[in-house]
Amino acid sequence: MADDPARTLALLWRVEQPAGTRGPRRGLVLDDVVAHATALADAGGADGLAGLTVRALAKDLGVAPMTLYTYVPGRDDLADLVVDAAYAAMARRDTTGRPWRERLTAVAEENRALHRDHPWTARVDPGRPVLGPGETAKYEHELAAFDELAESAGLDDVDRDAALTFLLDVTRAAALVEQQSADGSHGAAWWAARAPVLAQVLDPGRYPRAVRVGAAAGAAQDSARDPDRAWRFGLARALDGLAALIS
Amino acid sequence: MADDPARTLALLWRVEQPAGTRGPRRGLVLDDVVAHATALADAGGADGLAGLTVRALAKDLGVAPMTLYTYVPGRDDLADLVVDAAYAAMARRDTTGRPWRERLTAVAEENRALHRDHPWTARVDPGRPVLGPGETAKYEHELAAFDELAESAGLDDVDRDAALTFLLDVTRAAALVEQQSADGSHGAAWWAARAPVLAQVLDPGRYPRAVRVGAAAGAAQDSARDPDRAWRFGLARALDGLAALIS
DNA sequence: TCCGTACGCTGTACAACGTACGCCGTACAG
DNA sequence: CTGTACGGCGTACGTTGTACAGCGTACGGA
Repeated sequence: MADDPARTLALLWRVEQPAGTRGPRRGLVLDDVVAHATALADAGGADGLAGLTVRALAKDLGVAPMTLYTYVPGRDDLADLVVDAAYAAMARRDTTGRPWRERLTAVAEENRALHRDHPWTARVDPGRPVLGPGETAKYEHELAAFDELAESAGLDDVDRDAALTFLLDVTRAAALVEQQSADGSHGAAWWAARAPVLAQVLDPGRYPRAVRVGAAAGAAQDSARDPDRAWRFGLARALDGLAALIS
Repeated sequence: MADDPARTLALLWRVEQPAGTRGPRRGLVLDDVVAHATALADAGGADGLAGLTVRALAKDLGVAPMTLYTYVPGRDDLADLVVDAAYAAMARRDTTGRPWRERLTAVAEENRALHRDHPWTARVDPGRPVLGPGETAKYEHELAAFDELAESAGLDDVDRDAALTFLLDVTRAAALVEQQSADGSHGAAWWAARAPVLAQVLDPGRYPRAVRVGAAAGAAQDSARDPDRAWRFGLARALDGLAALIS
């Protein structure tokens, strides 16, 4: 692996190399590689990106593992490409002129859909920007949704970025909760396996709130009665928190 | 590995086994193993938990790698023990009787300190509860901080849990931002390596807000001029958002 | 006192993983 | 026609977690 940031960025932005014409024609196209990688990550569920394997992807493409290294410097760059492609493929509602709450809600819901379609997007390191065209387009679109709020509240650019980050953080966290309700990984069976020891060890006298609230929260999450209650709660809290910026 | 949840929980809560007295005495104590593992994770920086290796820990303890498996069923359980120990070791301010904003601020700051002392705690999967004594004590303590707010706002138990989750999510996200300002991983050198390609590819006409805001946010984060600006922003937004629950 | 046995410890080994290296064959440039 | 640049990939190495079986210890029962 080269570990060369410039190379990775060029790949993300599809900046073509001089590309000498010698040798055999390429058997694949980068976009196909990324598309298959995305499909593989989606099939892998929540830890899809982590489970995305060079060998598995190669087999999927009918090619030897090492062949992929003529398209991509290494596995990490592949992950970046997959993430950026997911960002690029997001549907983006044009809410120009609408009230800021509606605009921010649209942004949150677009990201919620992203996390639902590609569960692994909720687990990408938020501190490690990809800086690809997809992420940039997403960033531009989402910053635009803050135009009215930024003006009303007198937000400077740093605060505008912080406000967007805040909204996306809350959205991602809610999406994570939603996921484990959906995939049933914390369903009745999960709790049943732990109940005996917990019953022996969780003293309601010592942890009164934890036992009571934990049971209520677990039950609410398990029963899909109101699956997006946590979602609505987080979104409403975030919007109200931002609304307080308007003096 | 047994992958037995009951076994893991028993380990977390230190529920002793019958413990036959035959054979050689044990050369280690579980708490020592966990302590050394914590030190190793701390030394590993942000990806400390991921970088925590059975072999490295064994060498650290002066023991063969496989020996650790007589103390712990597998690496994942080790990670759970380390996380729960970090939770258990947190300082917890008693803010009983104080106004709810002060109580919630204390909770947020305690978690901020946790993420600062052990950067890897900001990267544990929030959807995968450990259910150990440390996490339980932390949960109880933090739920208690919501007593006044829950009463004033008429929160039921499910909402109280959601509100705590909300506050911790925001705290964790802010801690992540703070980390990469601190460790300089996104410092001038990081940007310098990417600047040439970005200059070639980031069209300010096409991405006006992204270029402008991104530059401002990047500069603000790079210069440690105001390192906890994002932190204060997120905390204030979260508290204001929760305050709106009080009709 | 002696031995069977339970149990702590560990050397070896295997299946994943990412990927460095070098060979092979292709197909264009001269 | 030939030299060479380049795509494809077989092999192999280092690193990960951990299954398994052997070794030696030290107690319980005779």
